[in-house]
Amino acid sequence: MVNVGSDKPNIRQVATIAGVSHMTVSRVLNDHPNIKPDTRRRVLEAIEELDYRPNLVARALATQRTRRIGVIVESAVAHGPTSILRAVELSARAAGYSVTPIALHEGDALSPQEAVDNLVTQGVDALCVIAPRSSSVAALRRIAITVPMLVVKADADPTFLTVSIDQHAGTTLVVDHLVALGHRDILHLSGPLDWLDARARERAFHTRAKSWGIRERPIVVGDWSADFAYDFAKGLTRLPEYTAIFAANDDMAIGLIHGLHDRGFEVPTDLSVVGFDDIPLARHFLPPLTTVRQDFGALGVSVVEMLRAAIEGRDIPALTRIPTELVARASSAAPREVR
Amino acid sequence: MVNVGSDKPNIRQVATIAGVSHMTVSRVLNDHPNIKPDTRRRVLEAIEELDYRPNLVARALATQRTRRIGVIVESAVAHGPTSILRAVELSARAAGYSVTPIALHEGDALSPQEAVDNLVTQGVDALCVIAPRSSSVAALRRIAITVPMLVVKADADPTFLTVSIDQHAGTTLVVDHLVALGHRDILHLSGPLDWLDARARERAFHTRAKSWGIRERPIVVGDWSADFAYDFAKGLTRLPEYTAIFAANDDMAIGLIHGLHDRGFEVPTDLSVVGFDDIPLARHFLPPLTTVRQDFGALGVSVVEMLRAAIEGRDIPALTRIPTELVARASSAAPREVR
DNA sequence: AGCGTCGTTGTTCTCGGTAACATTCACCGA
DNA sequence: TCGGTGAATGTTACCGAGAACAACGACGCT
Repeated sequence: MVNVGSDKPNIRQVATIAGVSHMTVSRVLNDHPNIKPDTRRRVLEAIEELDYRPNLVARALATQRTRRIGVIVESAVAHGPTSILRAVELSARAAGYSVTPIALHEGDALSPQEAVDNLVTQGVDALCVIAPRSSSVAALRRIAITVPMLVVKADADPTFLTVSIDQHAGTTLVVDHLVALGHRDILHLSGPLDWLDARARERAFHTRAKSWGIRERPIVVGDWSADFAYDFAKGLTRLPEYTAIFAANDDMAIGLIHGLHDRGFEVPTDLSVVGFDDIPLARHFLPPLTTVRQDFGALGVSVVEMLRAAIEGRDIPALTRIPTELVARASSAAPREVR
Repeated sequence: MVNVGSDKPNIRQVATIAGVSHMTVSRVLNDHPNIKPDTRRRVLEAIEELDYRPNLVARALATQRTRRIGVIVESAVAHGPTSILRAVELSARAAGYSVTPIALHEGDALSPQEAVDNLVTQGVDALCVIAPRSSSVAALRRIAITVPMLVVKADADPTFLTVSIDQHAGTTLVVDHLVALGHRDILHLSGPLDWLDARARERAFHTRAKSWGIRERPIVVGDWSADFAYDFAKGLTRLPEYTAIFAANDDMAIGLIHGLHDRGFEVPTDLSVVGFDDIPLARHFLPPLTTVRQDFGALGVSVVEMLRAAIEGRDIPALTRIPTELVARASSAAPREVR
């Protein structure tokens, strides 16, 4: 803790003070076996004395490992991607990795190819792509790449490592919930179908609706934004035939409720609305929003686990599916005719 | 675009192909003057042929510059910090930097000291701390540090570089707006006063309220969360004497509206509510939320500009104040007695 | 013609670690 | 007693770039 004035100490200065060669210091740092306890102690003392920290850049150059994970986030505005990024950062740090995020489609129009290039040139050990569109995935698939790449998305994929939120189960929960309440005609307001998550929710919705023998009704394709949903609801001229709307995310659900309200329809009296995400504010909307909660923390852990395994050449754990949970609140209720 | 099979090419392989020394290649890469056009062309062709990318880790070791900015985010859940991080990443990338975020107080309790250590050991060229508490700032102030450090917070500070959102102006807009509507008795629901932004908004509120000669009323200290605000509002037994509430962020404003609603009071009929942040959903609440918008994009640009100046030893631009804008919506209206 | 200058390019060293191989020495068994 | 073995440590090369300095040649000027 001395080291006044001079620049950052390096491994050889530590070696000199400890009276050993710099390799011995390196071995102590890396927990190599076959170091005499006394030698180790002297090295540790020297490290302490100089307040020495290994230079990770130099280490990265020598080992060809940066211990960094590049994360490509599509649309960093949404709640989901943001939460996932945070979760990945957290568990990466716990594993001694750091994270370099790049946001796509934000002001500048960065292509997936460019983002990958950028990160690979920086030497990240692995890549993680969050919540992408199928077009991005197609682009990624065409990129020959030397580092492990993991995609967080709905379906497994032979090309990449995959961790997925169980969209199917979550959506099924929603349909079952609405059916249990008595709904037999449900509208799905999906996200842009180019988004894999939107597509997965839409498919699961159809599948489950069909298995309940519910009326087949064309879905409405939104853009994830509350604004779109608001405009849609505002455009309704009379109370529709369907009695519930399943929006593919909370933002749209909220826009819907707002639009319906402005049109003179009340939720859930006239219409039930269900979202997806359970954003922190969902329970404070008027009415509080029924939605689906996803365990982003678990997702972050899985992502880092798989990537570490891939980086270190260990066996890669099987595809992880992150579970979901329905949170029933006041925005969904029995339809009028059933009451 | 050939380079089949073999490993990543390095600068010397490029040099060999171009028939020059590796230094000439380095000079071309770094736009040095005094390279014959013909030589440059040959080098560029060789680069193209091998699809060569400079190894940034090696460059970082040689130049002692990583071109990375470490960002410490306190509470990555909130809208503000998240948006700021995104904005900083965006403009950093435009400047050829990348960003390494670390989230504080998220599951693990990481101290500011540890976060700084982590990032400095990684060799970041500069540090940016977003939206911190005064205790964190105090801790940071005690850390002797070799890289430039910038803090995004309300007030200028001689110790650090500073970029600040003009909390004072934003708050003043709110008070003026409410006063213009006819309110004379306003409650402030602040954030935790340990947070600099909360403190700044609280101070500005008092100052402005006093200058209008408004009744001095103790503030209520919240914790930024909608839950807290909900509980507070729910706890009201009768309509209070104040006619408006200024919440220090949108989340709390929304929790308030929810709680008031559950208590049987309507916004803005019984009480006006104003928030701060203009989260994307603010306009879709019922009622749509009057709030203050901040230009996070401009903030990101300023942060990166100042840090680059500091890193490159240029003159540091003066403290930047990011402007704010009041967005008046339906949650604020004239008080009952004025109508 | 001789010399200084500048444009252009090359050689060598360095950044701060780790890997690979070499060395030393104690101990053990034949 | 000698060679083998393995623990403990040292020496040297290397990762892939940039910095500093050297070298070379063309050119202009006296």
